[in-house]
Amino acid sequence: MIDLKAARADPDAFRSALVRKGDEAARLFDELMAADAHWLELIPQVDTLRGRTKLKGKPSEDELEELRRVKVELKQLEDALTEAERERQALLDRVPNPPDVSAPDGFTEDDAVEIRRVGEPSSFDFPVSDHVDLAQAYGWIDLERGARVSGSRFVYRIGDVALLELALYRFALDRLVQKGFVPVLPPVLVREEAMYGTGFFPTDEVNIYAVERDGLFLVGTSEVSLAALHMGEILEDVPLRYAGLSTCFRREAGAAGKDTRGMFRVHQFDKVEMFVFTLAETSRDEHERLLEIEEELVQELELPYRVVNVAAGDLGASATKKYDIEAWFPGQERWREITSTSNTTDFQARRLEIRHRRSDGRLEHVHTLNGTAVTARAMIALMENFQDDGGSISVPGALHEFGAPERLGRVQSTA
RNA sequence: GGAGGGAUGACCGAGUGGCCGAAGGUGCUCGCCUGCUAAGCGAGUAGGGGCUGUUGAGGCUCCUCGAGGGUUCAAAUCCCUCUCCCUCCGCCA
Repeated sequence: MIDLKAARADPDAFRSALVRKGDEAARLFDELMAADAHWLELIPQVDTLRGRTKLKGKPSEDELEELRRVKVELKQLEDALTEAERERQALLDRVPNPPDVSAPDGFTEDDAVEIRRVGEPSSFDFPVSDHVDLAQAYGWIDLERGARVSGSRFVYRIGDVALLELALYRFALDRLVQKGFVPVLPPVLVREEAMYGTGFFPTDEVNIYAVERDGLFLVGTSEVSLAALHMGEILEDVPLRYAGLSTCFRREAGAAGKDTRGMFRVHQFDKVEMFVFTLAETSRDEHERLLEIEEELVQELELPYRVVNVAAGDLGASATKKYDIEAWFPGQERWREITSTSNTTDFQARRLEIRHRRSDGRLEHVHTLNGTAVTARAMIALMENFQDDGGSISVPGALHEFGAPERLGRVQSTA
């Protein structure tokens, strides 16, 4: 949630920033300011009245009578205050984090600004296949059985592709640990507080699977369980850098009919995620650093890619700024997102009550950032970019030591 | 699933109706001392809201001892509900 005091001090700045996330955001902010004004009107009244109920020692008969009168009045005001607080909180829960000035204007994927391109789209002197076709001959990706067992957008990865995918995760984890990240295998079922705290509730609730019977929710990313790892805590040592590996679950509620082919967009996938707790003054640098790491990984995987700065209106509720890396997918003949890194500043930390003590003793909310290291999408990109005309796939050297076969499929005999 | 115990400040831990926002310890901050990344001595140290004020300050006040409700003039302390944690048994990867 946003810093209410800061918003009061400069509502115009907040509003004009929030407008870039959409009219709805600005409208919610206006309502929030009105609800807050109402609350501010009530609180001193309640305070004063409460003060009059404080007595030391045993009260006299006269004082008792006076107390009873005050309490009747107080009850009404307190009820009004509770209601005002409820209204304000409901709005506070929905107002998104204002975008950073460096996030470009716009509201859609197409409004993202390309920052740079590394490598050229792969060219082939034979008709290219997408990952579905490539997997077909060897049964590497079983979509039909996935659908039969779990429904559409669920897949089995089988054989060499399973090994390749695991190698990818192990590779990313290894590189991150080298860079000082602490490896974590987090829970994937979390409580409501974790979903709320990371900003997925209430805004993005439709995309979350719920296990109603137990009041638990399946994480759409380990960002949730990693952020919540320190919920309610006062951190001694920042920055803290974690590398989480987990399965992710997404309902893809708004994505009907979109990316339905293959395993590009599925309900369940695996991801190595970076998550950082840091200080306000270093979060921008930390964000650039996360992007740098993501690029290093993609470069080691030898994938052609571009980096885009996502438009303000296309950011989630908690992000102020987001970089996506889009790899070239020959099967789709376009750049598609394979990683994403966001700076959520103090938005999540405020909801999760994660703070840090300054040397002068002052407590301050930390900043949190997240970034994808690798997901199964990177594997699809590998399959499509490194195919040969016989339908086999060469695997980048970086993955060999992590158990990936050097080549998927049989090499065509040149008879 | 069954039985029992517990939830207090950054951490540990006292506290069974007003003298408690809370002993003591640890940690942390500052100072002193000490021939030195130790020990000792002294002082300070909960969070949040509102008003006022300052701009290397503070003052007044309200809320908070897991959460919510209740009893009472008065609750960390009594009652109810919920949540969570722990121990033992059962079950189980």
